[in-house]
Amino acid sequence: MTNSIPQTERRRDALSKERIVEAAIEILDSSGESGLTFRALAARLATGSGAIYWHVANKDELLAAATDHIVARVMAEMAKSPGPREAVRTIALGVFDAIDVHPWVGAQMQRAPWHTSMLQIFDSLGRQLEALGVPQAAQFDAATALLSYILGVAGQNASNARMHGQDPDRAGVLAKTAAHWAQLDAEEYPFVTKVAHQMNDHDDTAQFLAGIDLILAGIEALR
Amino acid sequence: MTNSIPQTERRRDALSKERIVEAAIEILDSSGESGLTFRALAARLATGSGAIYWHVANKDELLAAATDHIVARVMAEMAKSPGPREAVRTIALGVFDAIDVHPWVGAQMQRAPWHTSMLQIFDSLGRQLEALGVPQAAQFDAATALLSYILGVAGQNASNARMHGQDPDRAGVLAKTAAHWAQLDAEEYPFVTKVAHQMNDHDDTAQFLAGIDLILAGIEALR
DNA sequence: ACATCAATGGAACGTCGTTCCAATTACTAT
DNA sequence: ATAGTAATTGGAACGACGTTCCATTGATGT
Repeated sequence: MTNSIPQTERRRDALSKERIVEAAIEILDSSGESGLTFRALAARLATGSGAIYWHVANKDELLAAATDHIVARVMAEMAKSPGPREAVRTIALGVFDAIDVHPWVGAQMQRAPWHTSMLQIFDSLGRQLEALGVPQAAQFDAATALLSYILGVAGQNASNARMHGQDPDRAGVLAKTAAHWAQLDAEEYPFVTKVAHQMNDHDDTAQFLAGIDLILAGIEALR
Repeated sequence: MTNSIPQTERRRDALSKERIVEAAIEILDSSGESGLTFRALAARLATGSGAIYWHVANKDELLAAATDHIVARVMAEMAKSPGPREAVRTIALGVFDAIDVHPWVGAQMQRAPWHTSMLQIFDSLGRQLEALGVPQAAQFDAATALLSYILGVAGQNASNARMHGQDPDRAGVLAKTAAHWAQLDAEEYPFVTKVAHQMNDHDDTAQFLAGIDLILAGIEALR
């Protein structure tokens, strides 16, 4: 009943949770969330779905493991930053970039916000707040605000990817959205129509960091 | 082929998109997102799934319509607030409360972030930024940051509801989470273990508003 | 009265996550 | 070595889902 790895390998290409997770990530990256099915996974691994279930409890655990895999890599590559403010930006940017490459991670983060990989990010963010001079009582709220914002952007990226597949024409989609906004009734949507043009020449990453900076500015005002 | 409402009703309890959406909301509120199936909906409306599809294109449209229904009510009930700062808090709180009552709305907001109902919220937020004295160039980023934060919290509430059903013991869940955090390795999670106790006696709404205030403070620093 | 067509309800299809189980392969004790 | 036990495999089968299909109903306009 134990799930330990045997001393000698059963076959050269023996199944293992690691191999399954890697195959799952490949499918998720190439075919999106809807492409990951146990049938597709079994086909890629040249096995049956029953064999996969011996190593993985269910699809939720598989998605969680895949997310852990990506997040762990991101957090490991995180170089030490000079100051706490830069560190927060680096962490946030690392997560953002990872979600940019693997949009399904954003959806999964939303689905299990307090899972291990999220706790690591949460803790990393929180550690910097002390260094930033944030009062003890406010650190929890500040860290939660940062994480919620990151999760919000993550979810939006995921849903963008879900709708538009793998980016045939990112600028085109933006232009179409901007055009749609501009056509709206200016009485009903005065703000949206006004900022529609900004949707065209906007940089996702810069906009994300602008939000982080906004929250950081608010946090620093607490000091 | 047209979907217009006939002059005379076919039956007293004739189907209509409105009646279908209302039934869907009842199911979503009582049984959660996973409870809403076309079979359950057909049973509640005493009809077949084919009849429903004559009024509604697919499940996505049904969920979008249900979300619109809730959001429209929230935005309509929004009383005029004295100042722009209070107005932003009121809008955010209105959305938060709605998601608290209908957690599935949070998940749907994430799924279709640029749908009509989201645009309404986005526009309402943006309108207040002008009054707050935010520079034109920064209004787009500021409004997006607020919306992303709200969507982030919305998604988390939705996933909490998905995991813990309809609140048998909210305080108990919080206490269990706090206990779990406290037990983590303090070397690996210094921040989480430190703030674990704050998870116990924390108020969701207050924490949400604290995040809004943080972003508002950052926005006001732009002035 | 009849023809037309919006509207209905339920059977049927294909796909999914998951479970089940007979068959196979590796390990252990003798 | 060899038998016996346990780990591991692969694929069939199950139930539920979203969706499509279609024969039937009933109101409307002529």
